[in-house]
Amino acid sequence: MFEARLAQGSIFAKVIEGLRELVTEATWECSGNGITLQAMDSSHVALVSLVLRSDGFETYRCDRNMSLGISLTSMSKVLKMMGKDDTLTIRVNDDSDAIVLSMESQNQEEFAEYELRLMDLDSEHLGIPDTDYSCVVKMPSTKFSRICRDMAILGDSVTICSTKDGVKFGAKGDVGQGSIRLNQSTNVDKEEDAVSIELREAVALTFAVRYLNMFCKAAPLSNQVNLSMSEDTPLMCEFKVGDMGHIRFYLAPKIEDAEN
Amino acid sequence: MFEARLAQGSIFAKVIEGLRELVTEATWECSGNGITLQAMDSSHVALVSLVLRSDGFETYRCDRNMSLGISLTSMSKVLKMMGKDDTLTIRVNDDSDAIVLSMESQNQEEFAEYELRLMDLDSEHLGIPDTDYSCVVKMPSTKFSRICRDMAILGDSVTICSTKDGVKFGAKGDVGQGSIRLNQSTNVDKEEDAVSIELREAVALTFAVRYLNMFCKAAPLSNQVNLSMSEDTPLMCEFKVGDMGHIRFYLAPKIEDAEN
DNA sequence: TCCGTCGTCC
DNA sequence: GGACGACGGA
Repeated sequence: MFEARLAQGSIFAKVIEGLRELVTEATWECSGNGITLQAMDSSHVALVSLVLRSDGFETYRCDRNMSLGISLTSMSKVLKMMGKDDTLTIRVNDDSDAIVLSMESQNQEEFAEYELRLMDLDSEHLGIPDTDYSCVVKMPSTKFSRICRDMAILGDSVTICSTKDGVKFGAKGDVGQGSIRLNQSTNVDKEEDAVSIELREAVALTFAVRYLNMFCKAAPLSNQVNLSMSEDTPLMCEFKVGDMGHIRFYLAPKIEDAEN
Repeated sequence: MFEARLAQGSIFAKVIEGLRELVTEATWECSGNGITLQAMDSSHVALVSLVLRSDGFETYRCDRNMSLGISLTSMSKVLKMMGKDDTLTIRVNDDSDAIVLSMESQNQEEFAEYELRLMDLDSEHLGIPDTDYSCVVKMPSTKFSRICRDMAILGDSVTICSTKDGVKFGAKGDVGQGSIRLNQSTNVDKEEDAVSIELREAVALTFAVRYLNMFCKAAPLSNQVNLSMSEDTPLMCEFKVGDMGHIRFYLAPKIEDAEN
């Protein structure tokens, strides 16, 4: 039997919202340590890795390891029915082919329970090498979302150039070209507004902005996003999930064209 | 001549919004007692009955009984032009084939008048038996709306089970199955948030959720909805219209399939 | 509150 | 297959 209870069910809903555009169905790996998920998007371009540690749940019980094939599309629909401050319990009974999501309103007067059929998915476990990145940019996730949205208006690709003083996002296309530069924050009024750069080596990498915009669906999970980069290595775009884990998105850089 | 004046014209607009999806045109019966309307939806599945008593109007005059065939679609369009706090006057002159809607702004500085052609409709007067229901559930109309919308995501039908302690709405379909249970309120902080159940006999009835969602278009009329049910009897779903009348929707339960 | 997408009806 | 209306998201 598997049962995990989260007082703030909305966190889980945000996780699903953060994943579902990139990955419509995926296999969840449940063990005593927590829940993990790894998947590539349907065109096998981007990769996502989710970790939710068991100690982040209010209660957590996992008698044996389980692989659960789940439609994130359906799960998202069910989670939309959750009240704003509901407590969420996720349960899989032994020998059941369904996952049960229970939601309790804070005043205990409302109780909803939804059952989703589990799916048989070919689960590709993906080895993600631990990389020592040349550069890690930390910035407000809302700012990153806005920049990616804006760059998408200009073109399909965004080039991220990072030096020790700042980071520049640039795009060009039919409408024109443009770039936005953020300097590393000096006075950190609010931690969450800070832009900080850890840099061993300057980088300049180009990415398909469409995928970055999908990654940004996870932005409501965290005030800050971490962008870790090295030349010729996939970008890692990380959002923390409270203090219980993270979502990490990976995207290989485009090979630079002659004209860039 | 017929003339009825309503200081709060928005109430009348809400009545029309509450009806127009189910019934696009209908015959209004005007008499000295007030206005009534009865109609079935186009597929003859659901029935609606409207009562607006004459004493609920600011002024009311009806020299002789009249049957007015009206396009609710057109009337809705006209009422959308009404200002938020306008006073509405409905008038039918003798020997006229039109109904005139006059709207005055509160400051008397704006005055609009629209004329709608009356229609010749075969008016079926429907006998609605007075039923002594086994169970009456009273709940916030917003909550009922949300539940019906959610249940529609899961499937075409919703099963309502009511016992003396609470009421449960359930649905099943492709995405999965689910249910939501409301307990009878114990401490009534706000009257309008209360869930209360008068029960002589427990009921479990299944309805086409599509129609319930149409009924919910009338929810803005009232904070509370009354669901009156008996086995093998049409549901009555009632919204009060201020203290001047009500809209009552009727819907026959589905015959239970073997699998339920 | 307005715009875009999806579903239903003609 | 096209048009209209409803619903959900930005």
